[in-house]
Amino acid sequence: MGRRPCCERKGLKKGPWGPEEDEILINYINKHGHGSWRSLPKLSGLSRCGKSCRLRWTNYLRPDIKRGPFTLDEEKLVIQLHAILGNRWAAIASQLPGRTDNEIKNLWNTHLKKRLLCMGVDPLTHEPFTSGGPTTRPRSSPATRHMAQWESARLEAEARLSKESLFFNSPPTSVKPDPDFFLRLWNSEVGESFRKLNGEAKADCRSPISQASTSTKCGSVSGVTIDVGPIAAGSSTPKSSRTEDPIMFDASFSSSSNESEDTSDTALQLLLDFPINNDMSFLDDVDTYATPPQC
DNA sequence: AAGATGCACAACCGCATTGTG
DNA sequence: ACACAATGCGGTTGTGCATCT
Repeated sequence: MGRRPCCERKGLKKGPWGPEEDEILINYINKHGHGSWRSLPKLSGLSRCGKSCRLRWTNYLRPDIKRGPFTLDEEKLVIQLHAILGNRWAAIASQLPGRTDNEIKNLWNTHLKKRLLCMGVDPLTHEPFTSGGPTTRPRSSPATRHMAQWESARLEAEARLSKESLFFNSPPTSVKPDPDFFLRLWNSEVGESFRKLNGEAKADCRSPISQASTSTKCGSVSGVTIDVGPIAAGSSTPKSSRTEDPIMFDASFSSSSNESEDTSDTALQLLLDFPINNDMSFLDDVDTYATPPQC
């Protein structure tokens, strides 16, 4: 199908939103709900395209958005989830209540990616660089090794699922490894235990970035509680109901999912194998790792 | 003081996916 | 089954501010 413009371009405003526009949008949505984004601008009197309105609302104006710097815990979670999910920002964001995919994407591109690079970790694969990699400073902490293990296991799981779905009953066209396998695992009881371990091990320090930008000392802000409870309970409200729902843990997964059993062993092993002290110390101790010139 | 540079983040663009008639 | 509309998503760009030279 051919490409369409998202909206009629004539006379539509672009660029940063002004406070008056924000107010109009908020008032309208509070009153009527957003309904059809495409018709919202006309109905509300805004000279914006619907897409722009949607973006402004979902990334900035929504009342449940948590503003302010990311906590250390959130950053850790983003890194861990990125190791599992890759650049699926929306899926990652669904695990961080109050954070938007855009925000997480920015965090990754401006901070976390660089930090991993500084550590000698490939931000794409989460594997330590080899001698021929972008840096000549391979550093294999338990955390990075574990990230690599996650990735390997994920690939292995995908491959196996693919094979198994072929083996069972699926026609070739429907063979599609479940990319959310690890996310479901993450949200499973096993994952919850894992997260608890993380939670116990954590200190309520803000991230080095946050500290740098706000001059706030460690401990000034208590650690955020990553509430993933509703996910397992099946009562989450993902911002997209149309895409795959990675955060809904399928109850059949832990007990009766044949096709997941083997891979879940591997994954379980990985979850349990994750350093108890949650060795992502590079996040806490950024000075230690920020020494290379390129950092 | 002024220009250069870097950084953070909001916003846009275009493709992908899903819904609907 | 198909075409089209609507929306979601990820990559990229633009802009404003802070810091450096």
